[in-house]
Amino acid sequence: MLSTPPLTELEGAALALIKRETALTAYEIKEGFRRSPSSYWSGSAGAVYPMMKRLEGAGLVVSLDESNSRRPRKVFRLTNGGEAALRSWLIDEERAADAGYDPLRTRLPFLVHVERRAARELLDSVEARTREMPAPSEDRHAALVHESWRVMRLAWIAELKCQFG
Amino acid sequence: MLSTPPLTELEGAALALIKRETALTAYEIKEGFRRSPSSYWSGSAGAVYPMMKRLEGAGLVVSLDESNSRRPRKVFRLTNGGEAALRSWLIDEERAADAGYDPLRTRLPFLVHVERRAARELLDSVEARTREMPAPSEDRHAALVHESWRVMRLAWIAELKCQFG
DNA sequence: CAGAGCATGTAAGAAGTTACATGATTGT
DNA sequence: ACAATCATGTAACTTCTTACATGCTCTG
Repeated sequence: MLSTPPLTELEGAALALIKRETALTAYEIKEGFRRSPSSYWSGSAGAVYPMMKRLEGAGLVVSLDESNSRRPRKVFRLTNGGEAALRSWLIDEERAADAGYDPLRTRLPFLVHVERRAARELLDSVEARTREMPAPSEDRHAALVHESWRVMRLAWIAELKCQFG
Repeated sequence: MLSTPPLTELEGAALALIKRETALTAYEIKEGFRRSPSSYWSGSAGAVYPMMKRLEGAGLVVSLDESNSRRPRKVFRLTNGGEAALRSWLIDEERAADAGYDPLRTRLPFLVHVERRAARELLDSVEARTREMPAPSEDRHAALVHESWRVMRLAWIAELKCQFG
């Protein structure tokens, strides 16, 4: 059997959004990404529309035309193959354990190269911005995850401030 | 004055590596990325060599030929402009406060769609892999940051396991 | 009736990935 | 002698970004 390449993070996340809502338009998926507090999920049309075309071509989603009168509306649903691909993506241990990409963590080892005051100001600003970061509103699970993440993040920043203070 | 576009994360990190070691070859920079515990820093030649060419074209680094006998060796150093660009990148508050990209955090809100047992197994695996993750060896600061990050990460995972248990 | 949001997409260009090509040096 | 590592890059391809183009619908 032909093994399809594993889903990218963007593809997996798109399928997950569809799974949660049963059916979504490309626009709604795009907005879902755009609302995320991470700039990694930029939610650009030029990424999402071609991706949905790819996923449909791979047979992981099907589109249904729900246009009413003059307003276009094309919704995507998961196929059985899409459900299976989503599951594999969700429980992929190697991917889930990856340290990912963290702009603060990236900068920290190099902050010794700026004055102590500038480093402290950066940490203060990051702390304030993290506190102000809006939680996702559409989903209870997402909101809970975001809150527990924020709490851990703030504790880490507090510890870093001691080390750099 | 002409405002150059802000550095990408890869460019900023490359300049930071050079700053730490004073002078590095493209190969050494590439290996620095490849050794990182995050797959985000893939360290592919096809990304690093053209990037160094770009940075040299922008006047942020200069290259010096240190080839001995038959072995080629081209080292890069920061220019004054490179030092300034690095500093701006390091203390960029908006970038540093970004939530970045975290494969575990991305998946968590959707784990309700798999059986409880599979979700628990995923968290166990992520915990074990995080524990085994090797700390960066080349730099004391990087090792310290990595250790404090790991501690926070493991505490978060423990909390998540309670929520999902 | 104007502006924001919904909804579809495409085009040009930038940047990254994998894979290849070449050759010297070092360790076993 | 052989493999791993040092060291330089390039070529084809994929994917994402920014910006554009189009038009409907709702709210003030």
